[in-house]
Amino acid sequence: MPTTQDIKVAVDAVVFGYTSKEGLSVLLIKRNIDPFKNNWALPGGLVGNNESLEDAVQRELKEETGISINYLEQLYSFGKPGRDPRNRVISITYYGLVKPEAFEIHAATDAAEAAWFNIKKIPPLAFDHDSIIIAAHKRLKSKILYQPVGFELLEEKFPFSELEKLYMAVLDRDIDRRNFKKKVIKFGFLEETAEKQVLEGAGRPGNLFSFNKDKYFQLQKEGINFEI
Amino acid sequence: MPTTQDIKVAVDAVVFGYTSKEGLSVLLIKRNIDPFKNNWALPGGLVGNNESLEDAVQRELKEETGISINYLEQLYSFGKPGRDPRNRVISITYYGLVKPEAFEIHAATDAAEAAWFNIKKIPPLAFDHDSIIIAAHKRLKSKILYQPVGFELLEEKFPFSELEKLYMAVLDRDIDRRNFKKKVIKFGFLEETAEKQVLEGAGRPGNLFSFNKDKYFQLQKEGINFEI
DNA sequence: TCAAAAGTGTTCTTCGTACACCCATGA
DNA sequence: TCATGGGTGTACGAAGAACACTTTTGA
Repeated sequence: MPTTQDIKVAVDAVVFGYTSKEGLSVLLIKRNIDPFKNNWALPGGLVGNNESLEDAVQRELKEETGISINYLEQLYSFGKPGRDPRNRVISITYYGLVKPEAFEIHAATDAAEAAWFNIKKIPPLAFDHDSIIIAAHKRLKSKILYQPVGFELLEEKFPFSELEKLYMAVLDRDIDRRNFKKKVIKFGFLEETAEKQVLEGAGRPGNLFSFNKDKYFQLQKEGINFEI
Repeated sequence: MPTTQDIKVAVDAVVFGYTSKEGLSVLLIKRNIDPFKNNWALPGGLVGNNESLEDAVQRELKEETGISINYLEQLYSFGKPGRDPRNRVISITYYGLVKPEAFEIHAATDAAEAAWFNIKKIPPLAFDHDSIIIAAHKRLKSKILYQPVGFELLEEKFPFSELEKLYMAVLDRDIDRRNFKKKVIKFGFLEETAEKQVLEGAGRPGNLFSFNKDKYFQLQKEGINFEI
């Protein structure tokens, strides 16, 4: 190269959460510094000189939103010149999944505010962050069909209908209840507990399920075919 | 961050080529500078300040090996501290596919030498480049099952058996000739030409096929299910 | 007793898989 | 005429898709 390289490296994270009430949601922060001050954006920031990319994501998430996540996967690296109006910044993006407990968030030091937004109601975002969310959603949609990642989004014990609704929310289409259950049960990573759902409202309470982690991680490695 | 960021950004490319004689092969260069001087490595190098990542890949490939490619896709970004023994370097890796014509390569200015290596006979490589090749091969294996990328690796017109052999080489397993053909034909992106294969050796010459680019690109977008 | 949600089984169709014989060509 | 590789069809089984009635609970 003729001149010295002057490029910054950042990480950004698309964190998905799910509850049947809120639907599939994404964690955003409101920026309190320029550029795009007061715009909503993905949590993220520059990578430290001796920090791995994953560590940088976890650190930024902690600083900006107070949460930590147990499922994190690299998505894509965005590097077009001009995507940051001031410097050349390459963003290595990740997507993460959190359980409903983590819906409790606290705006922390680096961000004026942090909040969850339903995937269908994302506000205008800073930089090219809207296209990053689209890419992450697309990845999640395809991933959920061949790996049982959906369970990273549910509580330890859940009624079967929660899993159905999650799949319908992620895939954004209807699924036949009976065929879905048959298919999922056949994989064998679900265990039926003796407990029953505690209702809010009418209807027959469903049995609660949890998952067999050994089988689950094995299938996560092997890949499943989950063409619902 | 407390200190100024000091991280370099590089791109590296895993370029796959295929002929039935050579099998599935990867393009490598022999480094003529330290670190890892005289080791084989993936073509690649630092990204220019005003250059897109894809442009940087194409430029490095041109400089180091003399080839240009028409299929290029981002693979993964490797950023662990210490993967380059001297500086912190983050490598954004790509994989590319070239047609057999491009097997003609010329070692160019930046590299002492460039050569194709069969995927099963890769020499010891500089940096973490062997794991990058493994990741690229894995990606190609899965990609070829749901998108018709295989055709980027064949000539314009080819006998059907070339496609079979390509799939067998990429997936590293046997495929039933008859079932494979039935399935591929059903997708409708293949056109049978009036021409016949010119033989080297005995055997009945096969009809040559080409592909219908409209159908092909449509399926490439939609994705296919190609579980052979 | 009604409304809401959960539990379950059968039939039909589609797709995948296994498999073997004949044909065209060069040596 | 033999060896090599190309061309094709059928039968079986597995898996997916469509689909409706009964049960449990709260109001």
